[in-house]
Amino acid sequence: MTTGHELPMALRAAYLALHRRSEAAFAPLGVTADQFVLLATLARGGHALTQRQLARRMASDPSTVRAMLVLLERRGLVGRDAHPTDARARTVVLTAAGKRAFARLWAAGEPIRAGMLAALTPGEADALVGLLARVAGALTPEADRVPLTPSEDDA
Amino acid sequence: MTTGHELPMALRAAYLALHRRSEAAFAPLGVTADQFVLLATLARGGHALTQRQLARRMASDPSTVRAMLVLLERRGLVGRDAHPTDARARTVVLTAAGKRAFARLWAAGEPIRAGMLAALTPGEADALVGLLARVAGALTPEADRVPLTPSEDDA
DNA sequence: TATTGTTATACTCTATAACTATA
DNA sequence: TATAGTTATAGAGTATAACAATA
Repeated sequence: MTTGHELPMALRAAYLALHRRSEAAFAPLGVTADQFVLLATLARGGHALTQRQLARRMASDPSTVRAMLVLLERRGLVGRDAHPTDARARTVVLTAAGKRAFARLWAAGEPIRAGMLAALTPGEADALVGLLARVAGALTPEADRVPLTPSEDDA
Repeated sequence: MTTGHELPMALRAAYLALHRRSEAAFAPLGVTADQFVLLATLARGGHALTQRQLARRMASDPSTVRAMLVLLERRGLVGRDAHPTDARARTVVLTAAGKRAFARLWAAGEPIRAGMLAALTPGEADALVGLLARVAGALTPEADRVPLTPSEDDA
């Protein structure tokens, strides 16, 4: 009876629910769910990232990322500096205001993360992350895959 | 070490991969991934649905669904008729052309569904659907939950 | 009064293609 | 030649609020 349609639909339903809750949680702070992901990627990147690296890690498009960066830069949350060795590239960093905003956003998102985990045992949460990664891998063309080790960023 | 961030990010990555592959698969047929979901909801609904019922089942907004319906109606894939008993409502149905288009779309999506299932054992696929449903339930406000039994559609 | 759907409106994300500058 | 980023452009989904018609 399972035609294979259930899995994509369940995935879609879960993601959309997450996305909507996130939009609602971050809206009072003037940030969208996708902008939060960008800021989080930057915050956890450690060092400054180029726009291309950022796009890869977010599984997004350089042109899309640029549009988002323009909005975030206008609000003073990110800055774009010249790359130290590559004059073509620009490095993206969180500003001081961006770091403060991200701290508030992280707190605002805590109930969502907690709510998701509360619906699962720790073992189930791990299993779910693993299964999702397998599915994502099966759906992602080799070339677009996000490297697990930062050293492969430029591939 | 798990702050709870991994799960939302894994969910996002898997959904985005699915969405992109779907867009690419359906684009030659002139339909977006979300439009496919609308058509699939209609195709599996059996009887005609009102726009509100459709929006609920797609976990979407009536206003959003209307915008999509306008596009699909212009292409002749769906029709909107007067509701038999409620003069306010309109029932949405697949036209003959819509049914033919959906058959082609379903075939075009087959490799995607198969690819997802191939990455999992049957037991894992079932488990994944179940876990996703639990997570979606935890993230969805009671009022917005999609009824499992069609009889509750008007709640 | 509440509900179905429409309209107007606005914003974000998405992505392609052509372009400049640099590697 | 290939790559990083910009620009122009377009489309799609999202959602809110005000509104008309009907229940």
